Amino acid sequence: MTISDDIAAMRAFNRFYTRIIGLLEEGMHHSPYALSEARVVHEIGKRNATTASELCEALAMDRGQMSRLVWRLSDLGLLASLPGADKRSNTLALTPQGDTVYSDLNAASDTDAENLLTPLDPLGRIDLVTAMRRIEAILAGPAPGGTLTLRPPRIGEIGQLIARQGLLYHLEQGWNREFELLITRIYAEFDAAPDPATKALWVADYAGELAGSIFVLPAPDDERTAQLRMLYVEPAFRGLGIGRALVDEVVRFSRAAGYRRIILWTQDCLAPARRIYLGAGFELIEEEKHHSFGADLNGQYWALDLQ
Amino acid sequence: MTISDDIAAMRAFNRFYTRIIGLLEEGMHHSPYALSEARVVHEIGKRNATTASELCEALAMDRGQMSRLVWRLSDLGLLASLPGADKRSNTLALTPQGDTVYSDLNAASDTDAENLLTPLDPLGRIDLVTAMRRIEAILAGPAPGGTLTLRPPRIGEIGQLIARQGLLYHLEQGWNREFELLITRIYAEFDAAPDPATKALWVADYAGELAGSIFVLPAPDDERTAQLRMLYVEPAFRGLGIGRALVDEVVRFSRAAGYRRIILWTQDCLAPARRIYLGAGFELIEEEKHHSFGADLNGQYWALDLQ
DNA sequence: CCCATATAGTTGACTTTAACAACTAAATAA
DNA sequence: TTATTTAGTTGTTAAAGTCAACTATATGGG
Repeated sequence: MTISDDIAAMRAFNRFYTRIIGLLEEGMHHSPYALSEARVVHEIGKRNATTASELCEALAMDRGQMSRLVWRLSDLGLLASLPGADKRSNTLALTPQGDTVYSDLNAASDTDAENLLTPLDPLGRIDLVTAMRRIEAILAGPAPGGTLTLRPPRIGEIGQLIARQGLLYHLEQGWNREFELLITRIYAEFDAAPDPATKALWVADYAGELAGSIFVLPAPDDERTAQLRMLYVEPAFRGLGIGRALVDEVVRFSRAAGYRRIILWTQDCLAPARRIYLGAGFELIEEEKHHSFGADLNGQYWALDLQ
Repeated sequence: MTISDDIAAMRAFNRFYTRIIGLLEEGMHHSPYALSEARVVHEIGKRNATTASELCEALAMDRGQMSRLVWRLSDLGLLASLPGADKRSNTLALTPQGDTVYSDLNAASDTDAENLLTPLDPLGRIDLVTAMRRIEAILAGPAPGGTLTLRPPRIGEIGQLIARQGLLYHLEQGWNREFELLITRIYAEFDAAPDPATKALWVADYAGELAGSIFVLPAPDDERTAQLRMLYVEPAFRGLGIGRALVDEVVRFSRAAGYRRIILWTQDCLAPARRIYLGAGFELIEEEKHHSFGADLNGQYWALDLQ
């Protein structure tokens, strides 16, 4: 996949989706209001109260056009403009009548969207919505105010964790399929490990997107020692403290579960992870060169004593 | 996820992507041609030769408007209209000058798309393009003329197979996480199985989308017997003969690898799979009730003797 | 405090797009 | 043959979009 393939794919999608958006604006066309009027009513309704320039910004419209639209909608009785704190601008809000129109427009748009969704099977719907959210997340970047939740994995997410890390470390570190095989086995082992009270896996959910993961289980041959494994954070969600939150959660859980010590194995080429372990109080115990995943690596054992 | 959540997510994406499309039309705005003219030139260029009514259909434009656009572009020397076989219509094609304009417009659009893509990391680009193709595939349905390729898995795809089947059988059969755990182990075992000449895994690639999968490896305790496992076809790609193609490939491979017999285990609730096995000559050997994955199941052993 | 500059909104002039309807000519089906 | 469709043209009108000039207010240095 070169960048020009990506460009071609993106442009193909734009052409395709332009038509879909056309379909979804059908409902608006059947309302007694013009498309631009409907868009303005919708935007004000969504924001509750706003100003004309905010609308211009949000809808990418000309100021002059917006001015006339606001007047027309005021004449129709759909919106009221009160003088704002800033005397240059007016605060715009929908009248009760405007609220009704807003609801009607919403209902029409919902119907249009529903018409596209109903022919799909449940998996198709999930896939569609997931893909849409993914595109938004990628193009808009992670919303700064998003909520981070650490939660158990949902069905299908173990496979996703394997897929994402296999691909990620292949791209970032050049590791081959040997690594994907290894982690498939590691996740299978985790799931098969006996006592649910001494093991746990968390998925980092940032604003609804899978942003990272980690798990902990008893070390082989030593049930007083916990083993932290498979810490990873999606590139798009790095720098938000998600890795740190995951490690902290493991430490908290391990303490509560009665472990005396946490150990982990990592590679020295994974610098950001190392910084997180250091920050959480882990100490480097041992290093060992090895050849794995098609690369020459420097494996590191880290440990944290829990008092 | 109820349908109204899906509707809300879809409408949020539409609003979001409307703005992205706006950004991507920037380049066209900076050309000396109006947006509608540019779209017509682009469409003719893409199709090489066409008629006005085809353009109306493709671009969702009014016939009258199209008529005038064609005249204007002819006057500008960008396109030539030759009388077609049907004397009511003209065959429209770009002149050499029109071709130049077409290239320029394409270059401008490419630049716009590139500006959105370059800030992304490689994984983000892959994810974006994957998500876009997924949306197209879901909303447009599988292209009838798509090519089916059976190929080895790429990096990250084993995880995807686990994720997809875990989710799919949860939705279709109500199976719980026990099943996802089982298949994680099964794929790990496959990868760990020794001789690459006696085992193989195929991904069904339909028009670039992952549409299904299957694998075969030696049966435990009997190296003359092959075990067919994990046949699955994505719901969106069913009815295209993909399941049959996968099973046929396994039979072909098993014969060539010197196996005497192929066995498989399935559940009687998976009716479409059973029909494929029957069609390929498999015979039901044994049935056995069991409780697995949170459901009461009727397991079936099937076998095919290879002469 | 004043002043240069920026911002919010209005208005006029103009172009482009969009939507409808009436029309001609050729093709097609009964 | 005739009625009906289909392809395209032309006229008319409304709406949308673009540009620039203008007023009123806000803001950030000196």
